[in-house]
Amino acid sequence: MEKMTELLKGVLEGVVLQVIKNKGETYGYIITSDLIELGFEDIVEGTIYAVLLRLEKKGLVETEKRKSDLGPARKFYSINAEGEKYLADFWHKLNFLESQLAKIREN
Amino acid sequence: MEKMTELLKGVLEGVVLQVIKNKGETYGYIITSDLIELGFEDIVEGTIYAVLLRLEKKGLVETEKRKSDLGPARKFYSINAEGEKYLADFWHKLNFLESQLAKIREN
DNA sequence: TAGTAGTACCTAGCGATATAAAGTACACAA
DNA sequence: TTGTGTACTTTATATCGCTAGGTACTACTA
Repeated sequence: MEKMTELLKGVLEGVVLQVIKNKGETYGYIITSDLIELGFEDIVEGTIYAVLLRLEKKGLVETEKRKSDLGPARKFYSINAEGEKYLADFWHKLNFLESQLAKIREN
Repeated sequence: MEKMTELLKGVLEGVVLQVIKNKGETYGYIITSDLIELGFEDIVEGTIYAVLLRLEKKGLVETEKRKSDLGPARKFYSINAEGEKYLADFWHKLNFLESQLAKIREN
């Protein structure tokens, strides 16, 4: 699927946060490869790291750096209470948007 | 629904084009009020006109100015063959995105 | 006849976001 | 010591929707 980029705007934060929640704890490199595998083929590393920094700045996740034995230290992310609130709101808005879109499409 | 603005990014072009298609022929002022009525409450006139100019510049619509007897001239828009292609592609991408989002949400 | 409301369109500047492109840093094998 | 894979970060750029105006035409009203 080429050039989803505009559609991804505004969705990516919620997506990444949900992935973090699903995994319990994970880090950028894994999230990136997971999303690519999931079908978001042209997502770029830099984009995910930017999203992660944003989530952190907004206080929606907790972070912890841990050494790895096969590369540089990993920065692990987990969702917090604020993040849960954000996620619930995100899916609520998305549901609403999807229903509006369906209405318009069906005339 | 407050602050859908980020979610709307990339969606609005398709939405407006679909509305034009549904109506056969329509103009900015009507599209704006239709969308507001449809639930996109905080959509702004200026945004819609910007989208319309973009659609025109991309060659996805035909336009025609006609005088009105209760205000300034109206600029009517109708979809063309390119626009139909764009729309089909838009819905296809959106369907894909929605299914991916559903997958992620359900773990 | 001046003022106001309703209709209708357009634009400049701003902030948020995703991408492109590059760099940094570490471990290990050839 | 060079390359490969892992892992994170940053800078610059384009797009998009919003803010906040402005212009212009018609009809009604004070």
